[in-house]
Amino acid sequence: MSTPKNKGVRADGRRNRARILAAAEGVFADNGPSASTEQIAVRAGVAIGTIFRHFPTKQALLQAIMKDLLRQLTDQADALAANGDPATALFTFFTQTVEQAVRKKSVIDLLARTGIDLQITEAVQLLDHSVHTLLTRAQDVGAITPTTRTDEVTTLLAAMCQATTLPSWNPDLQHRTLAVIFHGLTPNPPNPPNQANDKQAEH
Amino acid sequence: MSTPKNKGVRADGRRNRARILAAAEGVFADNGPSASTEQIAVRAGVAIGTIFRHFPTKQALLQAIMKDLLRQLTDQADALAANGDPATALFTFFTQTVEQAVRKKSVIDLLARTGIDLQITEAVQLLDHSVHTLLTRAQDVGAITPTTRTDEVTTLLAAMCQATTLPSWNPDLQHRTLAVIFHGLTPNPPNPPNQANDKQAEH
Amino acid sequence: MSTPKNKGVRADGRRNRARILAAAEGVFADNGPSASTEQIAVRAGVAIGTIFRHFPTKQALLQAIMKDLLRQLTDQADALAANGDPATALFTFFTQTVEQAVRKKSVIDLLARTGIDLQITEAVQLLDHSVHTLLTRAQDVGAITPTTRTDEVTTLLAAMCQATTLPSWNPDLQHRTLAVIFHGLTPNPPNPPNQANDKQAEH
Amino acid sequence: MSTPKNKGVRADGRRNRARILAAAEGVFADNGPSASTEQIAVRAGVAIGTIFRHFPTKQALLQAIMKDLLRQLTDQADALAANGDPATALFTFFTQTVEQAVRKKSVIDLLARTGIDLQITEAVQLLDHSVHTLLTRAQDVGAITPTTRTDEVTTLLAAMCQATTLPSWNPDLQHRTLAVIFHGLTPNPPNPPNQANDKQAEH
DNA sequence: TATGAATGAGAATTCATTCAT
DNA sequence: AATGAATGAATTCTCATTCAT
Repeated sequence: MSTPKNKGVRADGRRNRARILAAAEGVFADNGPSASTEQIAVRAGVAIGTIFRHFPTKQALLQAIMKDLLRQLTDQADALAANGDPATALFTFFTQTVEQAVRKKSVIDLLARTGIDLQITEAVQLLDHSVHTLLTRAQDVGAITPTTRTDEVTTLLAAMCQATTLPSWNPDLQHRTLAVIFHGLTPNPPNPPNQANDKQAEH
Repeated sequence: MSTPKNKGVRADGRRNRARILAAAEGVFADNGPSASTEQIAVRAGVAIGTIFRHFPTKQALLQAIMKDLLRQLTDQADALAANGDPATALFTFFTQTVEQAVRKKSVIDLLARTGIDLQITEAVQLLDHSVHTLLTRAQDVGAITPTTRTDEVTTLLAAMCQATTLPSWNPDLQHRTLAVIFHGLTPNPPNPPNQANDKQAEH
Repeated sequence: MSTPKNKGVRADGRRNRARILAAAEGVFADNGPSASTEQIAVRAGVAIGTIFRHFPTKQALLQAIMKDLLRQLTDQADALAANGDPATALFTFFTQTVEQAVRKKSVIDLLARTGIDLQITEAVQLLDHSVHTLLTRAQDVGAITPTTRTDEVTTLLAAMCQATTLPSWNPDLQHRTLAVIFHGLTPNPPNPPNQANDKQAEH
Repeated sequence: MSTPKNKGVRADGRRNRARILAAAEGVFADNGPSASTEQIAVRAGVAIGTIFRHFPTKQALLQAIMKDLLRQLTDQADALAANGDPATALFTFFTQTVEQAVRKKSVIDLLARTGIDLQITEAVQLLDHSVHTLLTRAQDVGAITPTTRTDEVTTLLAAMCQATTLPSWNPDLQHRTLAVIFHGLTPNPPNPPNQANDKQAEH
């Protein structure tokens, strides 16, 4: 009765936590990572104290957002690993993620800049693991150069997500730059032309 | 009177301007883009008022740094266009620039995040133009896919510069990711397919 | 209904009140008088709301602690008045109290700093009364200068309790400073002159 | 010309520093050590930023005040050591200091509570040294018990300064409690009895 | 022109207190 | 009665910018 371990009243607590996270994501996306906590409070429709009750530090809030985001990406990667065509799943994931980055701009932007030392190692590792799976499968079917390593993929992914914030960024440019990267990941004599040639050569 | 193009007492005036720019670059590189103007003043060995005399706004200072940086890059690109091997000059420029980004981290970092709306269109266009030259020449000798457009190259370049700030970044990773990109820019049957073609040609 | 003097469901109500008081004393002792109510709640194992139910204001909580403390001291004084040697009881009480102050530091500390205007006049008067008894008895047996008044004693006592918080405070220093005070309270030719007289008498 | 080492403009700077210190002393005396920096700014007639320019931390401000105060006391002690009657100088200093404490209340109050870890060791040692001189001289002329040590004196002094903040404090009480302490510091059979005894003993 | 002190709006964070559950 | 989430005023501190010297 006096030990504070009940889980009843937390219904609204958890609801607010979510609202705050959503608001924060939005505000950071709009105004960059230096947006004030006050703005977030306003957008979330709560008092500023409420934010600090849930996330005792701005850091903590940032961390939470990043973890959330990473988890989402991980889920998507896993879904593609489970259902998608191994040959294209990684590229789909890549495209999908960049697409979302456009919407979350500086949030994803933060993702990269762990210079602010958000401790999210675990969440990053989980994502890495899922990407690794996608990569391996693609390599198994010959869709991606076998020597490619996971960190190359995630780095290129992060890079393109950040590029999303460039003023010149647009869907067409996105399509063309991703094409370059995808080509860069594809084995040298891709397939079609060579096969034809090879067949002929075999005779 | 305040534009640095007229003559007069500005012997040390211009010297100060340069010192401030250098100091600012250094401070931003060391302490991130949120470094205070005061710190810059200290590093430059001038009073804070002097900084604001030269750059009426922090924005203006940022702009100046970026223009400076872009001009340097442009110069390097031009040098390579003049002296380098057309087939490799663009890749050399690419590598070179990323290499520098590693050292200037948060400066380059700012470059991308033009969310701070630095009006540097002109300097960017000059760089674009120089890159365009490098690209065209490489395409002329068949070193780069002919359909590649300049904005793809600059975007990929900016992306990789930003990736430089990732905590996992290291020379090896840099080498491998750039290799992917370079491969992505290279025409499909780079060499080996030629053998097949040659065989056919032999008939 | 809210005064803790009626009967009813307050079995655990009163228990909580005590727990809170104890916790508060401890927290203040450990973290200084600026400790937050939240900390007290944690240490007491109750929710913060419960604290405010029992003590509608932080002031009220402080008051309660002080009254508690004063009552304890009063009890001890009374015990010494009942059982102790009149000649030494006051000094014993003095020493005892200072000793406790060392342990309760910032609590006693608050005691003095009634700048926070705790209205505890009554409890203070009760203590004064008990001290007065001790003093009178000591004076009756010639152990303390007859002109000494109660407020001198309590003031010196309070002063020494506060001194307890000095960084240089230690048992040896405590012993020596109290010795000075005790000497100060002792009638002028306490013994030595007598010895001289005695010696003469012996001849 | 560009090195910031001139000392010209600092006229107003130093003036403000003094104003701030004075204001802070006053505000703390009135409102206790938890008074806000803003209040101090108002009383000093400067913007709050100015305070933080001079004292980068509230701690620093507190420290400065304490050092100032300690220096004043040290000066007074030294003056008395130079000019005063050795037999009474220490008591005069004691009284004088307590007298001032009445006016500076919680400032002196802070003095004691170095719990807030103001690093003022040096200033404290200087004062200790001066008090030591006063004490030694008094002991040399037999005005104070020879076994008394300096730390006893300074501790009793600090204790009485703090007692100054008690609500019951008043000039009469001050006089009487100090009398107790002075008596406590005085050799047992002050003088007259000893002479008699000594003479007899000489025989 | 350079200096550096002053300004003051804004940011993060804390905490006593209230109130819905 | 107890719980603990929400509130929001207050506080410390920062920093771009202004201005007297």
